[in-house]
Amino acid sequence: MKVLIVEDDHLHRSYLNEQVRAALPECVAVIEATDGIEAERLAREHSAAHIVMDLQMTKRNGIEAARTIWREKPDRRILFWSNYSDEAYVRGISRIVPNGAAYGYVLKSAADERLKLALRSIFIENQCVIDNEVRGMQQRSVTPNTGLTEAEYEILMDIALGMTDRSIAQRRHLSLRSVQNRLTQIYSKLDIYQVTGRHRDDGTFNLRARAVTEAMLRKLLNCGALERAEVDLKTWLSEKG
Amino acid sequence: MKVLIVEDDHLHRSYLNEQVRAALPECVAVIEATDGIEAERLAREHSAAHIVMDLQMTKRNGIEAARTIWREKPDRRILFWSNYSDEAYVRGISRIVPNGAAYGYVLKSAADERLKLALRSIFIENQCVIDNEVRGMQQRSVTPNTGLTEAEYEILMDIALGMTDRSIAQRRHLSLRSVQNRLTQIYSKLDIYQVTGRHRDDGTFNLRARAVTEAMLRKLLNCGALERAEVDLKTWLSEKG
DNA sequence: AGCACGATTGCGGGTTTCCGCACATGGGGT
DNA sequence: ACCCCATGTGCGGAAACCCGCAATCGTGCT
Repeated sequence: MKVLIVEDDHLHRSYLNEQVRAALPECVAVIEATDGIEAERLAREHSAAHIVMDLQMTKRNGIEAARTIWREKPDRRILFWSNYSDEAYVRGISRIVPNGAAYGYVLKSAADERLKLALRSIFIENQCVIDNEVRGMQQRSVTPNTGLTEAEYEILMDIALGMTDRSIAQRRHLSLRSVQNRLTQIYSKLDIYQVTGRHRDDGTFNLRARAVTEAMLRKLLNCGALERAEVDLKTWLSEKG
Repeated sequence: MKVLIVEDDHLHRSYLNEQVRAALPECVAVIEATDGIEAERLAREHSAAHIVMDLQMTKRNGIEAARTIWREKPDRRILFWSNYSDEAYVRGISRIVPNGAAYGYVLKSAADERLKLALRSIFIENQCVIDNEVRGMQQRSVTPNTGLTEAEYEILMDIALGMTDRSIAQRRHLSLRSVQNRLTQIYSKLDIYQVTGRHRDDGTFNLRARAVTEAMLRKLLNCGALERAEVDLKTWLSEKG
């Protein structure tokens, strides 16, 4: 068994190395990468290795790297090891994990023991391990009247990218009016109307811009998610011609 | 001498503790805080302690904490220890550092030696130490035709918060038209017009939303900056009545 | 089939955004 | 005093945004 560690922080990397060796004595080699690009390369070279990966790296973030890795080999086992359980991360991962693939999500604040357990569960038992805190988030994000549907989330990303209603309609194959309907739903779910506490819309906020801010503050969106969405948008733009 | 360490990551915190003790044998006590709120409280209790602080913490980020700490005692010495040298951080700090206060900015990727040197320079010599990479950023951000002026940056924050032109005008004591002028300047400095590569503005982008995205992607803005701006906005809204 | 309920779409119109044009203001320079 | 240039302002208009209203479509249930 081989393990590929992807983590840009030096301290965390050596800690991970240590933990992997301790938890998996059957592991014969530990490879290290310090950013997403290197990770993709090394994953190709060591196609049998299991992967432990940080989200949030400078050059190419963990989710992007995971996406290309899984695209090339959907049965790779990946353990995500992250500081936060932001909805942006959770949604980002759940939309790229291949059908039936084994993966894990452990927070960096977790105890050594939890990390070790997760390492063994995923890499040996081939079983998913999702941190409780992350699971809770996942639940909350699908409660009706509050959580955004996948379709709404998609549109939210589009306005976060700065697209006009018209181009969103074109991209998502909807009419202009439908896009605007989705927008008003997003506005109401994010409580954009009563941000000031007073009666609705006293004209201090531009709704679409405010929705993006609100989503950021709630960790529904973050910079990494924007970067990913941006590359998707670029490819769409280029194939649209 | 006492030192207060503010850092939410366990590994980094113990590393910092170790380095502080090694670099400053004259230090008689090391206090630790794991988030910005705790930091503000402990800083009040230990009013003589120097501070080493991470930016980017969950509960209250480093810049917010530093702001309140400096507001209460402008001659505190603070060493910021951060992963990145994003323009958002640099601008955020430079607008809160009191006149003549000693502070430092060291990247986490720096060698042990550099950190030790910075610790001694600031806490003993009372001398500013800014990482070269950060200095470079600072320079780039003031080059004309590219870097945003302070006034423009302010307006950029306002649209990132989702404010309308009108409310920005009111807040910044400008006419509607002046706000819009500033906006077009921001758009041109951020190259919003030729994002698609083709001729200007084919209608795929909403300029104000796109400017925010672009700023995020360029690390001119980040979530922490938004949070800070948001509390400022809230106080303005409430005192406006 | 018949019905219900939600999502989609078109229409109309009030508001906001974006910006070209023109004019006032307000310091440096010579 | 004079000019120059950068900034701030007003006007007007094309486009985009936001949304109430009403008709249509689609899917699932009985």
